[in-house]
Amino acid sequence: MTADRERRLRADALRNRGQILAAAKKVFGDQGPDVPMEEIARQAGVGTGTLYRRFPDREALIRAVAHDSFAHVLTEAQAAAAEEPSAWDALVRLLRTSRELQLSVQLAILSPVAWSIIKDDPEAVQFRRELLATLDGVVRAAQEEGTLRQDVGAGDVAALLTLLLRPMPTTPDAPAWMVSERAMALMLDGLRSRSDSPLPGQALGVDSFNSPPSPGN
Amino acid sequence: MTADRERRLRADALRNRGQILAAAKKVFGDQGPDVPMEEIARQAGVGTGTLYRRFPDREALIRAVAHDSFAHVLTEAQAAAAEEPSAWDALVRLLRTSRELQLSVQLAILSPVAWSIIKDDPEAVQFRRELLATLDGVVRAAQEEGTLRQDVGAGDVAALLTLLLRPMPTTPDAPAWMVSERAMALMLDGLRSRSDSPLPGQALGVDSFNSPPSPGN
Amino acid sequence: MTADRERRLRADALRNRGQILAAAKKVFGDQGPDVPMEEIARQAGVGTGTLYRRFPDREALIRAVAHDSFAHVLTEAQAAAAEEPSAWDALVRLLRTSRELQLSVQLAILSPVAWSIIKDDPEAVQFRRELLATLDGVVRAAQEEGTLRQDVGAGDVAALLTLLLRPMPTTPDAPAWMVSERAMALMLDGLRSRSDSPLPGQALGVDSFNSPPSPGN
Amino acid sequence: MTADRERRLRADALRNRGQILAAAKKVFGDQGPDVPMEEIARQAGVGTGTLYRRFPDREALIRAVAHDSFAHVLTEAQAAAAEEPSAWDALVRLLRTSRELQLSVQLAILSPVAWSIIKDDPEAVQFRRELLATLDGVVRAAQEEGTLRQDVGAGDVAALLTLLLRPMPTTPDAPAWMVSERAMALMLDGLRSRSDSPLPGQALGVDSFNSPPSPGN
DNA sequence: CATGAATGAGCCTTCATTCAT
DNA sequence: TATGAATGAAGGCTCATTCAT
Repeated sequence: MTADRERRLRADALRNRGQILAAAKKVFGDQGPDVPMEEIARQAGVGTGTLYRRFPDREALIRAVAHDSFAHVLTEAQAAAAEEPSAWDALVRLLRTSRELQLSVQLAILSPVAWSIIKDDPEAVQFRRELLATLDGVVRAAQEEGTLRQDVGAGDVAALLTLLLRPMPTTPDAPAWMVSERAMALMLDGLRSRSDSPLPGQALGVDSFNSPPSPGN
Repeated sequence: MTADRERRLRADALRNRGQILAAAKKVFGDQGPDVPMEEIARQAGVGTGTLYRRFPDREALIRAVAHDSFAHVLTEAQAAAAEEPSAWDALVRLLRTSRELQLSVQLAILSPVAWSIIKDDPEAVQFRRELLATLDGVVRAAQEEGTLRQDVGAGDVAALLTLLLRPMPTTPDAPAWMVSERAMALMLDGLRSRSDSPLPGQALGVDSFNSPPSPGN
Repeated sequence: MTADRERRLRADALRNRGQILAAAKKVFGDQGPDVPMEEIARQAGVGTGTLYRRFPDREALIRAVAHDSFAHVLTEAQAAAAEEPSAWDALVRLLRTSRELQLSVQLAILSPVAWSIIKDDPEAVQFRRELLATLDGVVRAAQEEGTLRQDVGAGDVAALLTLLLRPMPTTPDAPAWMVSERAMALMLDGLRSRSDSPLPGQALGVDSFNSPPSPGN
Repeated sequence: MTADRERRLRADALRNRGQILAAAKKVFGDQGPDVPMEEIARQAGVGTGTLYRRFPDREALIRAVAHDSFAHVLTEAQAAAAEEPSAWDALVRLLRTSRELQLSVQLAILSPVAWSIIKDDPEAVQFRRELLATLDGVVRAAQEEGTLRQDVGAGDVAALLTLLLRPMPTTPDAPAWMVSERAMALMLDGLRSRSDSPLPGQALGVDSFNSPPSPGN
């Protein structure tokens, strides 16, 4: 009970926490990770004090948003690996999923500020490790079933995935989702095993990818 | 004498302007577009007063950096179209060029802040128009020469180009340039005309792309 | 039963009040009168709500701490006057007592903040009046018995007492108590009646001292 | 010249610095070291930005105020030692001087906050060392000339000096200066060599006093 | 004209106090 | 009633921009 108490937040506190996270995800996505904390608090419908009680400072909030998004991505990736009939289908779903998670992940990954906050976070590192492991499984399976070209590795796929996580050009004629849907299809065509133009260098494996995107380098 | 003086001053002023632009490009790239103006002034070796004499405010500076980078891209694109033996080669060079311009362009394009400043700028709009026109020429030519698949348009290529402009994961094993070199090769394989899996939707043409990347949407 | 209940609650409340006062005394002494209320509540082992139920605001708490300390001083002073064999001994004990009360009183008296809160408090004024009366009795008696020089008054003694209430330099070689013990001895030597160097001005009597120490003046 | 430039502030900047120091001295003395920085800036007639340009944070300002006050005390002490006809006169002047410096020094010494900032400051440590050396010279000389009792040391005198640096009770009848003038006279009488009541413990020498007042202990 | 000092608005964060549980 | 969550005003500090030197 005491233990519970330490962990469990009061009902309203929990609701607030959720609202804050949601607001932060949206606002970071819209305006970058430098938005005034007050803006986030307002959108969450709480006072700044509440925000700070829940997340001691901006970094903590950014970290929390990142964890949340990462967890979604990982869950989806594992579901894709488990549920799809073929490894190739799993790969497709994985890429598409990541595209759908765009908005929640993009800024946590893109901004140098956000990145420098996340990069040494143990949970984030762990997340990356697990995601790459899942990806590696799918990649090898797809290569065994003959659908994925042999000269790519989990690292290559992760790189493409990273690209798809980012914001896409929007136009009246072609909404963002269509643009990236097509870009994804092009990439998948490039990944198909019947391609006969070898890639430069070596396949990028899991290990070659364990340190993550470093903008500003 | 008066003429000399004016010329000398202009030379000074011009040198200052160049140093400031270079410093801004570097610093924006390293730390995002929110860096203190003083930091830029310091790296440029001038006082803040001088910086503000040359660029009335932060927006003006960001706009100038963007113009500068855009001009490079356009020049390169036109050179590629003119100089390469085949349209496909031009396309390859174009994509590779954009990758090389990554560092100078990325943040101006990625940050919501920077983007909201640039998006309605007439010169930037004009740049985009011209770049798309060049791209469109290369795309059509490549399709005529049979190297580029028929179901893509300049807009699709622009989307890929945009992706390649962004920062790439770096790792000890696989430096950023290798990662994006491979990603590019995959994309090119996807673009090759012998692909037989049709893309979803319609080819994205020049017009479907005239309003530019909108992060945070 | 109702009576029992009330009594039990009162007992609880009283215990809480005591814990809070003790914690406040300690924390004010350690960290000054600006410590967060929450810190005091924590050290008292209660919630902030309880603290505020007992003491409506910070001022009330400071006032309560001051009253408590003052009451101790007064009690001790009256005991000294009543119990010591000679007036001089009473004086000595009085000064020494005040030294012992140092830690609990010092900050309430020294900080401009605390002082401005206490200075117009009727109970504090009353305390001062009574203490000076006691002091005056001792001073006159000591002068009559020939041990205290004639040219001092209760006000002068009060001033010395005030000085001894304050924190003293500590060193490894000479702990605070030794330093102030010696300072006190020096002062007592100065107060002895056999001194032949007249003090400047007039003896400071009870009345000349009715408005209290004003730091920051 | 370049060296000069690094050191020398522009005329107005220097004036501002002085005004800020003066204002801080006054305001710290009046309201303690927690006054809003803005209050200090206002009294100095500058903007907060200017204050922060000159003193990077509150600590720096407190340190600067302390150094300034300390330097005055030391200068005065050395002048007293050099100029007065007898060592006893030097001692008297020293104590009186310190009383006059009360307002500027008191809070830097009394507040736990201020003290914790100053205590490890090398310049402050050095100041203390020099002041004690000066004091020690005067004490020994006075003992040799037979005016100062033998059983005291520089440490004892420093303790008295410290007491006199603190705020004194003020009353309409007896202004602060009179109260402390009389207290000082009493102390001096206690220090006179003809006293025949030995002090407890050993004389406090220079070394026993090298770590300074520690309030809240 | 270049410089860097001054300004003050704005954002981050803390904490006294109130109030729901 | 005790608790601790929520609030928002207040103060620290930074930095874009202006202006004196």
